[in-house]
Parts: sequence; structure tokens; C-alpha cells
Amino acid sequence: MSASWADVADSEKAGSRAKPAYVPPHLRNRQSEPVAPLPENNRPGYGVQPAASRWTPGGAGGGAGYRADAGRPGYGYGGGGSGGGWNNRSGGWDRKEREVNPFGDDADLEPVFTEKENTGINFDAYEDIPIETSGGDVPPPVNTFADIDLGEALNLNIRRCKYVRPTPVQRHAIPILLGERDLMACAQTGSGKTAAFCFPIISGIMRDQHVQRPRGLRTVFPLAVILSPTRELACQIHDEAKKFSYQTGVKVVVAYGGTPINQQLRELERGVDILVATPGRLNDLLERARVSMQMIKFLALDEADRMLDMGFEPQIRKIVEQMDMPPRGVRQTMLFSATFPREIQRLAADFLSNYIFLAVGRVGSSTDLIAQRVEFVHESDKKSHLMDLLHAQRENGAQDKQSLTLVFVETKRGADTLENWLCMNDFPATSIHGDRTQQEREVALRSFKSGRTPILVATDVAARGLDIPHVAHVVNFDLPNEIDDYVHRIGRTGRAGKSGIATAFFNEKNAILARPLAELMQEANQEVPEWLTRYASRASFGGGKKRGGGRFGGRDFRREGSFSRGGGGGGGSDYYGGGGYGGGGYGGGPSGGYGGGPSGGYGAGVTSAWD
DNA sequence: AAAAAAC
Repeated sequence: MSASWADVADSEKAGSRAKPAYVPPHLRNRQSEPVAPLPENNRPGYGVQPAASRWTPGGAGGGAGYRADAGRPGYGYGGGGSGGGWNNRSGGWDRKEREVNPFGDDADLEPVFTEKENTGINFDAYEDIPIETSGGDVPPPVNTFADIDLGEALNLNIRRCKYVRPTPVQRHAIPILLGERDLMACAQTGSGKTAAFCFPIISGIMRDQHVQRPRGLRTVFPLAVILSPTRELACQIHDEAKKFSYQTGVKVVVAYGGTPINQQLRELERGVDILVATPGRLNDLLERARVSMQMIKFLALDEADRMLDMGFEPQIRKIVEQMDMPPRGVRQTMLFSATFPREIQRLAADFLSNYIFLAVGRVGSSTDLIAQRVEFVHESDKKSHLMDLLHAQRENGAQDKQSLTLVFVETKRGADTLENWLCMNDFPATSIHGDRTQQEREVALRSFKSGRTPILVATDVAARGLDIPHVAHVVNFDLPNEIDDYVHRIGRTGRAGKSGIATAFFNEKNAILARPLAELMQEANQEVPEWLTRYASRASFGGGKKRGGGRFGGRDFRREGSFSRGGGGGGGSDYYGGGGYGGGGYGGGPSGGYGGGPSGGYGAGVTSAWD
């Protein structure tokens, strides 16, 4: 075990990543400042723990706390007095401040994590999940966490999280990433996707803690950056990463907009190894030269296809290609998403070097965990129709802390209007969208999660990645124009083995979606209303349109010989580079093995299998 | 066309 660890460490050293020579013009002056290497272990903001001790959880420095803290709920008897661990988040000047125990009382482990990541997930259902990998020399998957040596402190946290076995995406992605390979991965969020990229990053940083980082006067040099398309998702990733990093000595900081930058700057000054950020704020920090990418070893894009779509691509390119980030091949790049349209895959290849493509699960047959319904509702009838649904739900007692309703609308204004209207009609609703202040957004999300406001009206800001337990019903009050967005939206329910309902209001405005929606539902073994089928065939003015088509998200675009203008052609199955899988293993049969399983914690999937 | 994301 330790041998394998040493091997990894050695090979790491051998193939040591070159330091990037390029420094962008605007940083050159500031950095003419001494790039004096720090003495080992003397990393800014870290106090003075002997790096080696971090490996031994019982050891002196970093690890010391675990056992010692046991039985002292939340306390972490604050390393030197002043306030202890719990409430002194403000004490930036107190460097000996104790790390807050994110697990609460170790003796009485909070089931929070369990509930999210464990409960209800039938791990046996994983066995049948189809995996596709491509790319050269794919490291073999592991079956247990014990098969991989992530480091003792991280292993402890994995145990604290009650992760018994790695999920399929973890089984495959972790060895690939530990093998220092770039990765494009499709996997569902509930399956531990965050952990799949966090574990290797944290482990890699622990391994390498004595890397010398330059010291800019006010510039910090994270070793890893994780990008997210929304602020709330960034928060969520940060929270997770922080749990995984507890007492590993690895410092995680989050930075996003809509909130004063000063506190984030202070956090950064206290040291950062992993920076979780949204693109705008990160660019701001880079332009101010408060953050440098010069030492980045790991780059992760969550919801990668969103990050590379038209709205985000320029910002991402700026961060990745036009600042001081080491080039691909030097850094390690990992892209995770549920959906991965082929043209985005092609674009993403710019950021990757000799990468492995991994698809876990399939978008084909489905479990019945998400019951999808489509109803034809004229624009003017939507409100009363929603009202009917909510009334029915209320009578079923299906509208409380344990069963939340998430309503998606197309516009920010529409969200405000609907929220108001619901409130006026005595339905406790709140809303989240990009025109609300960050504080309002966070309050709304908390209020929804806690069940205080069991109805949340949202724009697509809430469509991706957010893990909100107890969402029983997703209503597409307005349908999106992209089937991918629909997939992500309904994936907010039916998670972790629980069942869920998705209701869509469809009318003539949504003609464009008719066909892909009907196909998706069919693949999910959902009943497709006859009128929708008619609509779908009628609305197949897809002569020129190339999307729609099979939901075979998993295909690596590199495997398609040519960009089959003729090949798959008409059906337009080339959107996902798919078509391919036809009958083989994937498409077909009523169950092919993955679906119908006894519980199919995963199958929910189809849709959510790719979320 | 809309949404997201910095000040």
C-alpha cells in the first residue's frame, strides 16, 4: 500500500511538471518582486505544521485532531483559546484557529452526508451500469477505496462520509486521475461526481505539500481551480470539498460574485490550495493579480458543457489560455458533465491533452424513478393549471418539508410574477434568478431546502448541479428550448433512489422541443401522449437542424470517423455523436439490465443518469 | 431569445 503510494509519488517527481515560463504582461511588474521560494512547510497561512506529519492522522501537526476531538461536538478546542472552532470564522488574524469540524460530532455522526450520498442509493444497481471509456492506456478501475491509496487523512474523511464503496464514476475516474491523465467524464451528480474529481485533487496536493510556491506580496498561488457556472453550485462544491479536506492540511476557498470581494480576499490571503470559483469573479481576481494560475496543477470544470457554451466560452478561454495558467499537458485537466453535445466535446478538446473519455451510465432505458408527464397547456391557462396541481398536491399532503416543488420558468421576470401570484394565492413560494441579490438568492435556496417555503420558482440558474434533497416534483411551467436543459432540470428530482415527478406544460411555443422530448420520454419508458407524437412528427422541420436525435450522450466524438453529414444525417443523431449504439447493449431492450433493477438508485436516470 | 457570470 505504502509502496504504491511511494510509486505514485516517485513517478510524480520524475515527470515533474515544468514551471510555466509565460507571465502575462500585466503581471510582469508585480512579479518582479522576489519569487523567492518559501522554505519548506512555510506556506502562507498555514502555521507551521511539519508537512510529513500530515500523512499520519495521529501525528503531531495537521492530523492531530481527529481522535482528540472525538466526543467534543463541534468544538475543536480552539488551538489557543480565542473562541474555539465554531464561531470564530471572523478571526482572520488568528492563524492557529482550529479548523471547524464539518462533520459535527464524530461520536454521533450526522446523517447529512449519508442522506445525500448514501441513503437510498442501491449500490448493487451500479454493477449493471454500462461504462464507456476511450483513449489510450486507460487505467483499470478499482473496486474499493482500499484499492487506492489516497492518503490516510482523506481516507478518514471518506469513512466519516460513510462512503462504503466508490460509485462507478469514482471507480473509473479516480484511477484515471491519479494516473495523471486528462479526463472528459459524463456522470450523474448524485453518484459522487464531486468526489470523483475532488479526491484525486486533494490527494495530489497532500502528496505534494512541499511544493515551493512563489511569494507575491499579495498574490496567492492555488494548486487547483474548480470552475462552476453558478454561484450556488460553487458554494455547494466548496462545502463538499471542504469536508473531504478536513484535517488534510489542504485549504479550500470559494470565490464568486454578487458579494463583497474583501472577505474573499482575506480568505485567500490566509492560504489557498484549491480555489472553487465562478468565472467572472475569478477573472477579476486574476486581473487584480490577487490570484495567479502559475502553480496550477489541476483544472476542473464542473458542468463542463455549460462552461464551454457560447455565454461562457470566452471567459473560460481567458482564464485557461490567456493568463498564466500552465498549458494543457503540463497541468491536469478534468471536465465533468452530464450532457456533452458533440460540438462542445470538440471545443473542449482544446483544453485537454491525450485525454480519456469516460461515460458512466446511459441515457437510454430508464427507471421509473422520475415519472415524466407532459400536458398541453395554453399560455393563458398555465397559472390556473399550476394552481390545480398545487391544490391536488396539498390535498395529498404532498407539500411539506418532505416534498418540495421546484417550478422552472423561462425568464427572470416570469419568476417574479409567478412567485407573487403564488404567494397571493396562499402558496408559500420563493424564487431564485439572476436579478435577485446574492443574499436573496441564498435566502431563497435555504428557505426552500428547509421546507419553510416548499415551492421555489426558478430560472435556469437552478437547473444544474444543485443537490436539493426532498424535491418531489419538478414543474416545467415554461419548457426550455434545449432538451439538455430539460434533462438537467428534471434531474433535480428523483435523486438518490427516491422517486420523483416531472410535469411539463407544453404548447405551440415549444414545437421545437417536441421531437427530442418525445424521444427522450420514449427512451425513458415513459408514456408519450399521442398528441405529442403527432407534434413531433409534424415538427420535424428538422431538415436542416442537426440536433435532437439519440440521447447517447456517452459517445466520445473522437470515435466518429467523420463528421457524418451524410452518415447519420437526417435523424440528426449526430448531436451526441451517437446514433451509433443502435441496438447494441445500449439502446434497446426494455431493460438491458440497467433499468428495471430492484431499486435502480441510479436508473432514475436516463435523464438523471446524465445529470 | 433567455439565462448565467465582475465591478
